[in-house]
Amino acid sequence: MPMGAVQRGTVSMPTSPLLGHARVNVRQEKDVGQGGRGRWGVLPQTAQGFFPLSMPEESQEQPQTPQHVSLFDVSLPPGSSHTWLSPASPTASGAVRTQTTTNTDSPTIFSRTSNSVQIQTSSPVSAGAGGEARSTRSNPTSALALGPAYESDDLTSPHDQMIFGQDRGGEADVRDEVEGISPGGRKKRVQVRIACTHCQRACKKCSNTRPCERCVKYRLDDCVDSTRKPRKSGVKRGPYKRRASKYAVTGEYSTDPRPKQPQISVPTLPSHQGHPSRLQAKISFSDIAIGNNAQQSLSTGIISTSTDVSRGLLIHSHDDARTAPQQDSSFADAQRTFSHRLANQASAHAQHIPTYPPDPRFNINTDGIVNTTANDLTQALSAALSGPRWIDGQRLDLSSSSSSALTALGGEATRRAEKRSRPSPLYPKTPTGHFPISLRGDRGDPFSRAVSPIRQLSAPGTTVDVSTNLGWSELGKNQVSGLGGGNIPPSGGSIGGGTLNGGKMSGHGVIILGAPEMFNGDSSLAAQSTWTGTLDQAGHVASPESTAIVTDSSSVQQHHSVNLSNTTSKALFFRPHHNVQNQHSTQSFEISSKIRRPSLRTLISQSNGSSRAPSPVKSNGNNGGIDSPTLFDQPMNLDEGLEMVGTRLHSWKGWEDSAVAQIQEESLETGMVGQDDANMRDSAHDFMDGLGQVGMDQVDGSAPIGFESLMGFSTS
DNA sequence: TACATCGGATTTTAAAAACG
DNA sequence: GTTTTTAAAATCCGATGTAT
Ligand SMILES: [Zn+2]
Ligand SMILES: [Zn+2]
Repeated sequence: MPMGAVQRGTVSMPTSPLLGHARVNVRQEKDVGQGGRGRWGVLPQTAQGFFPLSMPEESQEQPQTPQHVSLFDVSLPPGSSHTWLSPASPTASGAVRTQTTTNTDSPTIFSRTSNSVQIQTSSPVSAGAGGEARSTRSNPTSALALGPAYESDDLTSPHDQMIFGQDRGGEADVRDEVEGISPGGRKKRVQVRIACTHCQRACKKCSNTRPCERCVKYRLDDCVDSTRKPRKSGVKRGPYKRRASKYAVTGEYSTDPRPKQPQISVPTLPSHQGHPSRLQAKISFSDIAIGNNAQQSLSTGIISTSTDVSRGLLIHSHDDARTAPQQDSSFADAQRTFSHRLANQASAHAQHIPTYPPDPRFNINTDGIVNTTANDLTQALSAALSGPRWIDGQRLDLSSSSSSALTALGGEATRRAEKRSRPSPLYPKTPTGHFPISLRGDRGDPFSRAVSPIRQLSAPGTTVDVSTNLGWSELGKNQVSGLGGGNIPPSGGSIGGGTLNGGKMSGHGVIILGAPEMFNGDSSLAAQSTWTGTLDQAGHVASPESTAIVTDSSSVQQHHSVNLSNTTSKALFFRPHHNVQNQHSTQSFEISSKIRRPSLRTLISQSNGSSRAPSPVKSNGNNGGIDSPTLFDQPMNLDEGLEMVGTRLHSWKGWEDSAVAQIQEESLETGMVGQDDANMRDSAHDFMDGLGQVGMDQVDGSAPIGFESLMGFSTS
C-alpha cells in the first residue's frame, strides 16, 4: 500500500502454484462477464484491454526492457508484415477494420512493417474536453466478440501459438520480443517509478515530470514524490526454486542398458506472468548421436545446445522464471509432442532431473562431514514453521490456508487441483502420515537426549550474590559419595544419609543436588546454621580452604557475595533459598530436581548472542579443567519405549502412501503450522520455569541466560 | 459528463536465497 | 560479491457510484 494511501484491493499476489492456478480459473469465469483484465491467456475483452487510449509518455521515453529474453526470440525477416486488426472503437458499432495507418478515430494500433513494431497512437476515442482518458463503458459481450485478431494463419491464439513455436523449432511469438507488448497483444503497462502524492491518492497515472501531467492538468499544487514504505526485512522465506547451475546435476551416466525415453521436465503454463513462448529448453549432448543438421536446427531454434557438459542427455527445460509448477492438459499435450520429437532426434540416455523442492543444504567439509550449526538448524526450523510448504512438488502458501484454498475453489478448479496431484518424476510424492518419532521434547524425542539440564550458571569470574542465591557448593577433590568422604563439613559425615533424597553425585568437582527439601528435617544439618568459612569484608571467600554449610538463608544473607574469580576449586551449586555450602570455585552449576528433556525446537532456538555463559566443554582431564556437566559424553541409551524408534522409522508406512489432505490436517492439528513462536512452549521452557530462572536476569545481574547456553550451544 | 472511489491486476522493487 | 527468486509494496486500470 502506498504510504499515505488507503489500503484496498489486492495486498499481494499469491505465488503459490495452487493459488495462482485457482485464481486464474476463477477469473476466467468472471472475465467473461466483466470484460477482460485477465492475465495472459485470458484475452482482453474490451477495446481498451488491447489498446490503451493514450500512450503514456514514459512508454516512449523509457521503454521497458523485457526481464526475460527468450531463447525463442527470433527476428522477423525483413519484409514480412504484420498487422493487427484493431477492434472497432466503442462508437463504431462493432465494425472491424484493418488499421494500417493512423486514424484519428481509432485507438492505438500496432503494426509491423519490418522487423520492428511501430506503435501508433491516435487521439482517444472519447477524450472530450478535459477529463482523464477513460473508457466509455463498452458492451462486454461485443468486446468479447472482438477479441484479439491475428492475421490469417500466421498466428492463432496465444496458446496455439506457443505450441506452434515449439513445433517450428523456435519460431516464437515475435511480438513477445517487442518491448512492452504482451503476448495477448496488449501493451505492457508502464508505471512510473514513483507517483506524486496526488496521483497516488487518486490511483491515477502519474508522470515522471514534476509537476506531473495530471497535477498540471488539474492545477494541483505541491506535486511531489510520494514516499515508499521500506520493505520489511528479516522475513524468512524458505527454499527458493533451485536455479540452473553450470554445475547442475547433468545426470550421471546411466549404467542401465535399457533405453530410456528422455524425460522432459515439464515446463509449465505460466500462471500469471510470463508467456508460454518464453519456454526455454536446454540440452546438453555428448554421446548422443545427432546429425549436424539436427544440431544446427536445434541450436538455432528453440533449443540451445552444448556438447561439453556431460555424458548423457540433460533435457532441462524451464519456462519463464516467474512461472510456477502447473499443468494444463493441452499444454501437456504440446509438451508430449515436443518431447517425442526430441526423442526421435536424439536417442535418449540417462538423465537426471534435480528434485524440486530442493533438499536441505549443509556445509560439508572435505572429510564429508556435515557441519550443521545451531544457526543452520534454526533457519531450517524457521523456514519449516513459517515458510512455504511443499506438497508433491507444489508450493503451498501458508498465509492462506492451503486446504481451504483448495476446497474453496469448487467445481472445475478442485478437479484440476486433484488432477495435478498426480505423481510426476519431477515432483516426488511427499510422505505423509504421523511421523514416527516425537520432536517435541517429550517422551519419544530422541534428539533431546543429548543435552543435560545441568547448566553452568555463570561464567568464571562472576560474582554471585549469595544472599539471594543460596545453595550448595562442594570441593571436588574426591569422588563424592554420599556427600561424606570427609569433604563435607562440619563433621565429615554424611548429609541426609548420603543420597540427598534424590540428589545425584557425579564426577569430580561437580555437585548435583536435588530439591531443597532434602535438608528439611535433617537435624544434623539444621544444627549447622552458622557459616564456618571465612569471607572478607566484601563478602568474598577469604579462606579458600574453608568450607561452610548453612541450612537457612538468614545465616548467609549477612555475607553478600562470593567471588568466584581466581579460585581453583571445582564447583559451586546454589539455588535461591536453598541451603548453601560455599566453596571457592571457577565453575558453578545448577540442576533441576526434575530432569526433563528440552525439545529439539528449544535446542536450536536462537540466542541473543550476548551475556551468555560459555557452553560447557568436556576437558581432557589433564589440564585441571572441569568436565562438562552435559551428558554428551554419556551413553545414549534409549529410554524404555524408545528402542523401537529406529525400526519404526524404517517401517514407517508414510513413506509409501500419501495423502495430501491428511498431512495438511495433521500439521494443523499439531499446531506446527502458523503458530506464533512466542506462544509455543515445550518441556524445556517448563523446565526452566521450574528452576525459577527463565526470563530472569542471571544472579549476577547480567542479561538472562539463553536456552542455548543452557543447552550447550555456543555460537560465539 | 466529471470525477471520486474502489477492487484488484500488473509492475516495480528490494530482501532473501542461491551461486560462484 | 553477483545473480536469481520471491513477495512486499506500489502503480494505476477500468468498473462503479454520484454529484452536477
Ligand atoms: Zn502525479
Ligand atoms: Zn502530481
